Amino acid sequence: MARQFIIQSEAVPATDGMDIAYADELNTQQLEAVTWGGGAVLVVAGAGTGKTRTLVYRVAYLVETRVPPESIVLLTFSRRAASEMLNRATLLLDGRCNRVRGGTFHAFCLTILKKYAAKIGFPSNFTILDASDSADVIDVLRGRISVDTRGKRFPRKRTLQTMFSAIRNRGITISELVENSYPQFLEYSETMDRLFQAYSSYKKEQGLMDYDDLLVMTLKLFQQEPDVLREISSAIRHVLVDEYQDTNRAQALLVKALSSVHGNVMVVGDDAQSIYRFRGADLGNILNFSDEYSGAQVLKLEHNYRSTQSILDLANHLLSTARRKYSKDLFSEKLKGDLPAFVPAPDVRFESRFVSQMILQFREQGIQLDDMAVLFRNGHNSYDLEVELNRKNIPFVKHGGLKLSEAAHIKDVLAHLKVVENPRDTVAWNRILQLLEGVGPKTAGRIVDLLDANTEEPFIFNERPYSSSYIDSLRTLFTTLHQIHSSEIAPAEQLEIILTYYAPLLRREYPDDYPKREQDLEHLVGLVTRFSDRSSLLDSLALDPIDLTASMALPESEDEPPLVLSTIHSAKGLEFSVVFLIQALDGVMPSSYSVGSDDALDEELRLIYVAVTRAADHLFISYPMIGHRRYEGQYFTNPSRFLADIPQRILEPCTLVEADSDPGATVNNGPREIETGQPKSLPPSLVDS
DNA sequence: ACAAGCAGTTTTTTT
DNA sequence: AACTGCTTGT
Repeated sequence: MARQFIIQSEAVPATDGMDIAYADELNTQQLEAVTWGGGAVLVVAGAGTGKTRTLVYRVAYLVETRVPPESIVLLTFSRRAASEMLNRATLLLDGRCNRVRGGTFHAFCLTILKKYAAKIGFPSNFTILDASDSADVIDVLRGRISVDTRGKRFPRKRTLQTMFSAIRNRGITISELVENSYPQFLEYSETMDRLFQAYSSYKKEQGLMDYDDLLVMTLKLFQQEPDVLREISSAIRHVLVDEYQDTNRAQALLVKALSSVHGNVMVVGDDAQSIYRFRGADLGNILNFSDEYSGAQVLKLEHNYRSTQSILDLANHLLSTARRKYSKDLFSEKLKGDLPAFVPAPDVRFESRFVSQMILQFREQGIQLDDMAVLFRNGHNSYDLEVELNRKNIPFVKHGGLKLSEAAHIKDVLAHLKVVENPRDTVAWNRILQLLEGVGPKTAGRIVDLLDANTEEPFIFNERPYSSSYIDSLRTLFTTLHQIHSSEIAPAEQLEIILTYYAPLLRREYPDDYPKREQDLEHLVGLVTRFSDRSSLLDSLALDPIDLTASMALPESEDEPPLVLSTIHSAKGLEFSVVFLIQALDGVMPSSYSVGSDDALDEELRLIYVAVTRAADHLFISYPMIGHRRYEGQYFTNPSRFLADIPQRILEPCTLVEADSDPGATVNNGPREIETGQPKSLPPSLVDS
């Protein structure tokens, strides 16, 4: 008879003796989630119901119940959410949560892959391709595979990259994707399949991983090497996942794998806030959670602590118009508050003046700039406003939209660093070679092939059958790379060497706007000083692209925290006292790309829902009545179809009038005063243009 | 054969 | 602002 061992079940410790008074600081539902014993739990948390707070307290609670911090994994979707959550947890238990592991799925997978790359046939210094890098690779391979493009249009490289990413995130085949989403490319289905195969093998040969590989290769590692999975997952006692509604198939499988030993999974999410369908987010993950994890519990948080009831009324109304019904009815105990205002402006200039003027008024009332946000659908929707804010000396930061590290000149400079780091990085080689005068795609490819044979001393210039037209610049390039390679200096200094070399190339390539780009490069040097080694710098930049902020902090306002401008996507999870949602136009919100599909339209509606629920006290939704397109001139716009027919008792229509005695736009909405302060005279600069 | 320059089109959202 | 396709120049 085998002996039996009985493991004592750990009594759930009362929270009395703990450092944090959980019962006082949390409501009943939150407390239940925070002190949950174990197993699989789904917490369905509406907007503003203290989702982050609950997760943070959960981490603290686990640590206080003597769960080793390093055995807790906290996965989030975005980098911002990850750092905010870890910071808050750290504050709560002064340092004891420091060793909690976590971050974005991609970053977490990267640390695993760095360690075990060899097991799946990759070098440990593999290069991470960002979206445009992989588009470039695909483009090069398209040339090699001799695509017959004489017929109809072949998809652009960026579209191909998006498609290749979609099939891997969703676990479907090219032809399935083409049939469902890209019927116009049906005849190229087979060609694209070949191209996809070529892309996959090229990455493997060259030691390259794109964003999707980070997830998929980790899964592959787990499948191929059960020992590795066992080693990793037995070191994990709790897996916590934020924003679960935005996870894709691969991420759900990762969660499952990581929790396979202890089975303690807490996922938190809100099906009404799923806004990453385009990236493969699978609502099925959250909707079918209890099927996937049998016996899973579902907890709900519905008490909203953020917004006034007026704002929630609008949010609830929006959800009620969705095709898919959401089981959500948020309630608040805050005062009713002002009705959200719906403000048509004559044109985009008026819209910008209105928003910036209101911001100044709220600031006079004592609301801090960083407690106000302007939200929009697309990164470029705020260009006009940015000009206006600069003119009024209102400091701001912008999140979302173009990333600094995606700008061509930044990529050029970083490619030099990448080549030094990994001389086999043919993507980076191609990029820097094509900067040379007289070198195009073909010549660059040929030079790269010649280099391959000589990886011992990669930056010694050997005489080869190079054409005299570019041999001098090639030699200079090698000298520069060799100089960086052979000296042990900090990344910032390496960057300086590259910048000296790159300066004339930049001026030749961008004669029109090189000064602006030089500023960006200086900005980059400032950011790089934080890093002491090149490898972590490159990894970090690849996974955490720097926001291209237009703020450039004005000296006199440096001490004032800036106003927030953000795409709706980047604002997820944040809250502000005052929110302006601008450019609420049909064709923008919903995007004109979504009108063909009901599911896509629903997502656009959820996007507006997310924007609206960011606001705590005041909400203004505006749009210009006249727009302008290049060469077509001005045209009449339509407001967002989701907002046009909302009853006036929920969303109040307002009008802007130009004040007679005062050269500025003011709000005149009949019975209700939108703002308590009187419109003040505007700076003279408003009068012109 | 290939690079460079020009004109016209196309552009979501993020790791 | 970047990509694609076309024309011109080396």
